[in-house]
Formats: sequence, C-alpha cells, structure tokens
Amino acid sequence: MTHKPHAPKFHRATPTVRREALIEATLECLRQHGHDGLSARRIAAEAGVSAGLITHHFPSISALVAAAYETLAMRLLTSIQQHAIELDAGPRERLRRFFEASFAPALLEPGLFSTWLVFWSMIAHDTAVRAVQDRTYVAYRDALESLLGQLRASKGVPAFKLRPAGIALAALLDGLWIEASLNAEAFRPAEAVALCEDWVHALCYGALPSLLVQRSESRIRRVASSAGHD
Amino acid sequence: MTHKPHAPKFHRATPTVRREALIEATLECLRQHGHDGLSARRIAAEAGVSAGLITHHFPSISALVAAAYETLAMRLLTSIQQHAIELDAGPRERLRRFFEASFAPALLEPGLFSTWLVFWSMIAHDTAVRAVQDRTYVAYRDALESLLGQLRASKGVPAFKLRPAGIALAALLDGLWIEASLNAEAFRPAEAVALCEDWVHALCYGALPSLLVQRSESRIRRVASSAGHD
DNA sequence: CTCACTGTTTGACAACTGTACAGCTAGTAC
DNA sequence: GTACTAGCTGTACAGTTGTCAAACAGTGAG
Repeated sequence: MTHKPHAPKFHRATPTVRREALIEATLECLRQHGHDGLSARRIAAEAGVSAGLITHHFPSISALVAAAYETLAMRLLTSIQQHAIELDAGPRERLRRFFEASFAPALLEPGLFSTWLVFWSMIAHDTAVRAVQDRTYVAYRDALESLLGQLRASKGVPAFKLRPAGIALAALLDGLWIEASLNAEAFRPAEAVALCEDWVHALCYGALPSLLVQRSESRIRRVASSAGHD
Repeated sequence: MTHKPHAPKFHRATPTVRREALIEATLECLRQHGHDGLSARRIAAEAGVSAGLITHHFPSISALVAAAYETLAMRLLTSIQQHAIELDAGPRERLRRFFEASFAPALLEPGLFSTWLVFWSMIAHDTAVRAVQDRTYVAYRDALESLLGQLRASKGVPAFKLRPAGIALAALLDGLWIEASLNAEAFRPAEAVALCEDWVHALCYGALPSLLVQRSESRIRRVASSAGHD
C-alpha cells in the first residue's frame, strides 16, 4: 500500500464502452431487485462508478432503461432463435426447439421476470420504452411467423392465416412463461413445451378453425359444426 | 359560507368502511398512475384523507396493496364467471362467454394492466401479496377447470387431462390479454375470442395429444406420428 | 516534461418516500 | 349540556430519489 502513493481513483473509458457497462449494470440491478433496482445510485454502484456519470452518458434514467430493454430483448430473441434454427431439422422440429429454448432454466429465472415487469410498467408512461416494446414485439412475432411460414410450406399442412397464428402462439408462449415465472411449482418446463407442441399439432391437423383460410379442403373436410367464424 | 362557523373538518367512519374506501382509493391510484400511484400520500389524497390514517388502518402500505389485490382479483373473476354461467347454455357456449368477458372493454382498459403489473412486481418481495397471488390463481384455474370439466362430460368429447388443460387455457387467455394490453392495435378482441375457441375446438377434436388420457380411442385413432409424449 | 481535453467525481439541491406519534375533534352516549 | 372515545390530523423524522454545476484527475498529445 505504502509503495503506491496514489492508485488511480477511477478508470476512463470510451463513451460506447461505458454506456454498455451501464446497460449491463442496469440489467443486473433490475434482475436482483426488480423495481427497487431502478435507481441511478444503485445502478452506478453496480457499475463501480459515481451516480452523476449516469446522467452524463444518458439524457435520463428512462433512456438508460430503454436501452437496456432493447439490449436484453434482442439478446434473448437471438439466443432462442439460435437454438431453433438447426440446419437439418424440419419446421416442426425447429418449433419444438424454439419452445424448449423458451422454457430453459435461464428464461425461467425469477430475476428475468422481475426485469420484464419493470420494462412493461414503463411502457405506459415513457415513449422511448414504448418504442422499444413495439420494435421487439414485432421482431418476436416475425420470428414466430417465419417458423410458422416454414411449417405451412410443409407437405400435408393445411393453409392457415399466418398473422393470427403468430399472435396465438406468441400469446400461448408468453402466458405459459408468465405462469411459470409467477409460480415455479405450477408445472414443469416439459409440460409447457408439450402444450405448445399440442397447439402446433392442432394447427397442422386443421383443428383451429378461425385460422384456416376460406376454401381449405386440404386435410379436413368439415372442421366442425360450430366452426362458423368469418 | 359565513353562516357556518365551522364545517366539519373530516368525517368519521367505521374501520371496515374506511378500510374499503382506502382499498378503492388504492385501486384508483394504481389504475391511473401505475407504480407511481403506490404512495401513501397519493392514496390518502385520493381517499380524501390524511396520510397518517393509512398506517392507522393497515400495518403497512404493502398490506393495503395486498388487500386491494385480493379485492380486485376476486371482483374480476366473479364478474367474468357471471357472464359465463348462463343457465340454458352448454359447456362450449359457456366457455365462449367466458372468453368474451375476458376481452370486454373493461378488461382491456390500460389502467387495469398497469395495476396488475404492480401486483405482480410485489410478489417477489412481499409474502402477503404472494399469498394473494397463489390464492387467486388457484381460484382462476379452478373456474376454468370447472368449465372444462363440464365440457369433458359432454357427448363426443374425448377424455383429457383437466389440470394441464386448465393451465394451457389460462396461459392462452393471459397471454392474449397481455398482448392486447401492451398493444391495443395488435388485434381485435373478437380475434382473441376466436383463438381461444379454436383451442377449445382442438381440445374437443382430440387434436391436443399431450392432453389426451392414455388409452383414448374415442375419436382419433392415431393422433399424429410425432405424438410420442409420455 | 507540460498542457489540454474530457471522462469522472463531488456535493448540493428540492422533492419525495413510509412510518411514528402527540394531540385535536367529531359524533355518540348519557 | 357534558364527557368520553375512537377516528383522524398534522407534523416530524430519517431516508430515499433524479438531476446538475463545478471541480477534479486520468490520459494521451505535443
């Protein structure tokens, strides 16, 4: 200690590097403390940096959170997609992999749910966060619709409306993820995957009437007596 | 004005009445301001009452929120159930009514979603709120399983596992509700209802393999080539 | 070496938070 | 008309919070 008269009191970094470090610190704070982690001082402490620095690199706290939201959302989506896109696998198999990745331990970690709740709760008030939400949701549904499009192109699969199918599958995935996050003991991840696969199975079977295109005689003649939707 | 020397500065109320008034004020605050509405002073102002009164009737703020959570959750559930239970309707029709009630304008109001997010975000930290969540979730799934049980008892409906079916349907409903709350323009309520009915249709059709009981030859012989779940 | 640039810290600001408690007062019982 | 009780108020407290201007100090150029 005595040999070093003055160790550097802080380290200087490129704005880009510092911004990314602050984003990571934000994600870690939200993960650990949820909404209470959303504090400039706490985030700065997590990053090993003074509180004032945060307003120096970001116009406001919410701008930092919006950036963190975008980072995490895209990171998770690409992570799931990488699991799904296996070269030699068919559409059904790819979907199954997508489901499995969606209910992997990392995705069911309680901190992730806490983090997501903070993002969602800011959508109503903060326009920047809302913009991120809109963008990432579109990206998420596009990914699902892409996989469903490959499925529809398969042999023996009846034609179905891609957009509402993507909406339904996204809802089922989100709903199961939320239920599992709220109560980890409610059901096992494998059950969630099976329920998603069930839905895809029904889709392939032509058993989801409102999703079928008008003149679909591909596999099911008369779907049901009560299938009188537009 | 001058004729009244001193109008009563406050009104006295029975503890029960005052507690309920505070709960209503809490719900209104959360509805309007989301997480920012969670303030003793703001809630007290909404109730037209001093801030100190809130700790006089409730041991803490979170106890008040837990009570508000229970009130709202049960109120919504019974409201939806009243819509669903039509005496002369069959199980399918009752489920349809349940879905319609779930996506009625009152349920899709943005403030309701903001309120729910606050409740959810407190689950991780507050044991009282967590207890309410566990209780209301069980009540919600019981309601769904009851309707699904009636459906299973219908003629021509294959036997299926009630519990995972309730989980799946609850997830689909929740997921659609959240997507609609996050982005009101994503799809119309009627679409959400149709997607839920689709799922029920597939269930009746025996097209959800993992939900079928082991030896089910009721309607579908071989469900699918890829239906090799346990 | 010295200098200048700029990322970083510091300290202070006003506004807010939940809770505690002493005292006031409304409404009722007598 | 009086007294009492219990609901209620208002203030005080020790914490927070985000933001900002000014001072500081790494770090590379000259």
